[in-house]
Amino acid sequence: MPKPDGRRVPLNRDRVLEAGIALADAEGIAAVSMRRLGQALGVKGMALYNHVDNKQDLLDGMLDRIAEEIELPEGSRDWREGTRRRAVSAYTAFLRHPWSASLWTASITLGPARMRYLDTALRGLREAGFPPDLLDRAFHTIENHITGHALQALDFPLAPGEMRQIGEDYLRTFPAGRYPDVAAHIRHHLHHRGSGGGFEFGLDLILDGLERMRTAA
Amino acid sequence: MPKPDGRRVPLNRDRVLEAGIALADAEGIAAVSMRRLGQALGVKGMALYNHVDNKQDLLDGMLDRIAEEIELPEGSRDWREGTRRRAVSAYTAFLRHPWSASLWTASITLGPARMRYLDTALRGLREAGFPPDLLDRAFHTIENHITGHALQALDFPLAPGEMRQIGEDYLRTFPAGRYPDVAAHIRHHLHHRGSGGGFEFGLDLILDGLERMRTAA
DNA sequence: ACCTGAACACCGTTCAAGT
DNA sequence: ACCTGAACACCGTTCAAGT
Repeated sequence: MPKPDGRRVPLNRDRVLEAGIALADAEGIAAVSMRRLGQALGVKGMALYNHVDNKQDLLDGMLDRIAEEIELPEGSRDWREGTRRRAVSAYTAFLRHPWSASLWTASITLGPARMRYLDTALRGLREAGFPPDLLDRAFHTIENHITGHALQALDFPLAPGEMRQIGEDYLRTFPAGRYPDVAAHIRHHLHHRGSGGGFEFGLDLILDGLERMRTAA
Repeated sequence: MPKPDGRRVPLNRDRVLEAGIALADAEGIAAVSMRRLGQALGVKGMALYNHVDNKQDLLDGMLDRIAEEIELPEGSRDWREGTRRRAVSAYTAFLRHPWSASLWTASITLGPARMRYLDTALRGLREAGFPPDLLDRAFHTIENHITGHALQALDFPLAPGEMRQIGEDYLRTFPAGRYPDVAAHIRHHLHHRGSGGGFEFGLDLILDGLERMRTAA
C-alpha cells in the first residue's frame, strides 16, 4: 500500500487483524497463512511477526474483534430478554464470519472483548438470582447451544439455490431404502429451507426451562 | 511389523484407521500426518495412499469408527429414555476421543456408522409421534447440545490435579477487579470439579421441553 | 499388489541482514 | 523501527520406479 510519495504506510496490528478477518471471510480460514496474509497486505509473511506474536496470537486477535461485534445488553430488568438478545447477537456474528465458531470453542486464551462478553453474561444470570450451581450449568448450556448451532448451520455453507440443486442430485443416488429417515430429513431440509428459527426454537426451550428452575430455587 | 520370517504383514484400511485413532488419542489430532502415521505403522507416509484416498478419507474413516462405539437403543417404548441413552453414549464416546467432536461437526460425507446413527435417532423421534417440523428442530437441538458440550468439556483437557494448580496460578494474575464474575466462575470450576453432570442437566432440560411440546402437538 | 524416493507446492518460525 | 532472504523442519500429494 504505497503512499503518494512512494513510501509505504507502515503496518500495524489493527490492519493485520482486519486483513485476516477479510481474508478468512472471503476464502475460508484455511487461506489464512502467514505468507498469504502478508501477500494480501503487500508484504512478505515474515513481516507480520512484527505485529503479532505468532499465528495463534493472530487468530486470537481476529476472534476478539468478532467478540466486539456481539451486542451486550446491560441492566435489563428481565434476565431472559437480555440473555436472549446476547445469544442471538453472538449467533448472528458467528454466521457472518463462518470460520469463527470453531475457533471460538477451541481457543484457550481470551482477549478483552471475550472477557467482557463472559463477565456480562455471567453477571446477568447472577443478578437474576441464579444460585452458583444452577448459574454455572445454565451458562454452559446456553453457550453450548450458541456455538453448537452455529457450527451446525455452517456445515451447509451453500447458497439457497445451489443448495437445492446439490441436495436433489445427492438424493438421487442416496440409499433411501437403507436410511429412510435420513432421506426424509434431507427432503425436509430441501423443502423447508429458510423457515429457519431452529436456533431460537432451542434457545427458548432452554431459557424457559431455566426460568422454571430459577423460580423453583 | 515384520513377521517371524522377516517379511511384512501387509497393511490394510482397518489397521490404518486403528493406528490413526490410537495416534490421535495419544498425541492429539495435530500429530496425525500421513508421514507420522506411516512411521507409526513402520512404513513411509506415501504407502498409506494404497489404503485411503487421501487425508480427508482417513479422518472420515476414523470418525466412522468412533460412531460405531455409540450405543443405539432401539425399540424402546419411551423415546425420552432411548434418546437420552444415545445422547449420553455419544457424549462419552467424544470424551474418550478428545479430537473427535470437532471433526464430527466439520465433516461433510458420512460413513455407514454415522448414517445408521442418524437414521435410528430420527426414527426414534418420528415413531414417538413428533410431527416433521418439530422433529427437525428437536433433532438439531439435541445434536447441538451433544457436540457443543463435548467441545466445551475438551477445552480444559487437564488432569484434575494439574487443573487445580494451573487454575490457581492463573487466578493469581487474573484481573479479578475488572472481570469479577469471570473470576468467580473460574473459582467455582476449581472447587466444584468432578461434580460434573452439566451435560445431563442441559439434556434433561431439553428433553423435558420437547416432551411438553410433543404432547401439545 | 504394495511400497519407496524424489519431487512439487505449500506450511510456521527464526534470525541475520538490509533500509 | 520495520521489512526481507535464506534457512529449517515440517505438510499433502503425485508418480515413476522398484520388489
